[in-house]
Amino acid sequence: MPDRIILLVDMDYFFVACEELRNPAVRETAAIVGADPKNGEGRGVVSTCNYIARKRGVHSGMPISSAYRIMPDALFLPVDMEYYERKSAEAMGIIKRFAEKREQVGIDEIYLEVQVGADGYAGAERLAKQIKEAVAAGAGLPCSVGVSVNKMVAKAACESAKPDGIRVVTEEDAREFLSGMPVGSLHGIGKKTEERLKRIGYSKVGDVAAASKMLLIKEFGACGAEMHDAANGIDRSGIVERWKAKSISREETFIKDTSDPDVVRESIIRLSHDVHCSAATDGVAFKTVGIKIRYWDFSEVTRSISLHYHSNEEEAIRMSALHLLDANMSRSTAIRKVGVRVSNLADFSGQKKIANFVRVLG
DNA sequence: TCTGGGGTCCTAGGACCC
DNA sequence: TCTGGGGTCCTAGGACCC
Repeated sequence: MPDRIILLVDMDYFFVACEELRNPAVRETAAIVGADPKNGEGRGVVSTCNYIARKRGVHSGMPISSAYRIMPDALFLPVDMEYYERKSAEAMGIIKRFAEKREQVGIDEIYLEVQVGADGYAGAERLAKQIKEAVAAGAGLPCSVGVSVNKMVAKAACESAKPDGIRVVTEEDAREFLSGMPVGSLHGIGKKTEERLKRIGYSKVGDVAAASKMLLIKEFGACGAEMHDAANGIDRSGIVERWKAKSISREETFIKDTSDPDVVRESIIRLSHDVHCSAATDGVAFKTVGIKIRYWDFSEVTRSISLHYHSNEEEAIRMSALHLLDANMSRSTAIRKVGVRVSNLADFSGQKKIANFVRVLG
């Protein structure tokens, strides 16, 4: 019996659940939160949809135009991030009262590490019930909870509990629990890796668990070792309580692909401004400025440049980003999206202005 | 089917310094 | 004239996650 147990609390269909709160009619119909479908011409994707839409094959990440083709009559709602962030803060505030060690991941997930007494998993399961009830009563939102020895298994347990459920997987049961799942359901194994694993004959988590660790390391490097551990229910990563951003970025997809330098430059200037606002709010200075260009065919380039010193000035972002754009934009290739990012961040905690800190490109 | 936005981590080569 | 090893930083790209 472990002395510590991990709970993963994951909000169910979070964005749509928030929309239901302010408009109960949403509950009765197929609802999709995401980009504007524009009668099937819209760019962008589905952020979240409710279970009525999921039954018809709509899912997160699906092109909004495809969702529209499947269900033109569904209720399409725009993403109202500020509202969801408020609801998230409410729910997370309630959940955090149940444990001292916790790690929030994104807007709708949080890991808790709890000390349990002699009643072990039974105690953790009772706690999970209390959490669900408190979140439902206090924030009006449904969630699911996975309970296990580590984050990775708790995550898989939570997935299998959805929606509105609790699933406990003990240390002894972890391997068995995971073994029948497709390899792609392991955290960290995406489409590409799943394909590669399939090609060498591993399609179930159990296949990877039984494979030679050396072979996986040879094939996938450091990921191979992690993959083998994960498949065997082992995850040594702990709860990371205080999390600091390592980069800040903003991106914009154009309504129509463009090769007009003015349009692209204006966008870069706007994005530079937004990135600067965000950095200023967080009280961080940056040393590296980068841009991303996605062309019409989805090919992408990233370019970055490091300043000699950390800076907190908008001008440093704008000048660097425009410089990188000018050096890399070809007038003949249509651009779909551009982005601006700062990284190599350092705290400057707001007390002093970083004057004379910058000297950007001549 | 036709693909958003905001992040993280890993790899790998090259520059540069001691 | 030929040839070390280690450490750190920079840059670019890829995979992945929510």
